[in-house]
Amino acid sequence: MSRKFKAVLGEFTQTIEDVGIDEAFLDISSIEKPSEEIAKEIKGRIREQTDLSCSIGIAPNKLLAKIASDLDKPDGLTVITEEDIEKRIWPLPARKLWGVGPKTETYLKEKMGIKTIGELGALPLERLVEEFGQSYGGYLYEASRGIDESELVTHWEPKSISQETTFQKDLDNWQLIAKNLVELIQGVVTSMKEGGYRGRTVTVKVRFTDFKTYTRAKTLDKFTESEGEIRKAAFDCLGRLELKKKVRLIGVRISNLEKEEATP
DNA sequence: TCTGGGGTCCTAGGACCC
DNA sequence: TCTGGGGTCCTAGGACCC
Repeated sequence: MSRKFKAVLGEFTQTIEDVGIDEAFLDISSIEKPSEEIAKEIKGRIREQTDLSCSIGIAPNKLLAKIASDLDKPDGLTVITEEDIEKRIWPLPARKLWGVGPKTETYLKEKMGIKTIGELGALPLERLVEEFGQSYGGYLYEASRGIDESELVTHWEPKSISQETTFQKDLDNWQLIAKNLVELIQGVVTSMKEGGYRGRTVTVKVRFTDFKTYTRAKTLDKFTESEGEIRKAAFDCLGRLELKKKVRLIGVRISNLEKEEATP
């Protein structure tokens, strides 16, 4: 989220969940004013400060607020209550649910004959768990009913730090691939140091010209921020991939992060 | 979006330990 | 030597989000 955007939202509440560059959840439940009035003020302030319009959804939870914000773009303001779920949420395509992407949409349609959120919600929990597993099946069961008890996440630490690059022209020159990998590692190490993180698992990702993507990972015994150690692990990973086809993308990720204790 | 980059979470299988 | 169950860690891939 940009600093300007953050500053404007901060005028209204401190309970803000940052969702990427241009989206956020605000908990305004403790503000006395009517929600719609607050939303109008937010829209006004954003326009003043950034000259941009925005769409706002107001609902009892994040799931519904997200859908609501999407219903009247651009420059919309949509309120959804529990009572609206049947009439306004159930007729929507299942794809509108957060977490339902193109793959699941196609599967629902072609394998199960399900197109709308309502049709999804008509399925028993057991069926969804059978099809999608405990975790995602359970999620779909609740989400299709508009149930979402999740809290706003106002602070979080990264789980991984990565960089990747797609070549303008697919490469088969190992030297050039290696050179790019070294540069990506330098970038990742810089970000790690800026954030005060050390990591233990190094993953190298390679996408070939046919778009097939492979990863190789190596977990070290100790947390490290050493560019040399990370480079060694990364090249070990790269060595385990057969570079027979032209390479379209290369990337490196450090995960298993640990925050360095602030030393005064 | 004939397909960019930085992330998260989940699953499944294998290794290893008790 | 074989048997068994459960837990944890690691790896690889995939779906999804903005």
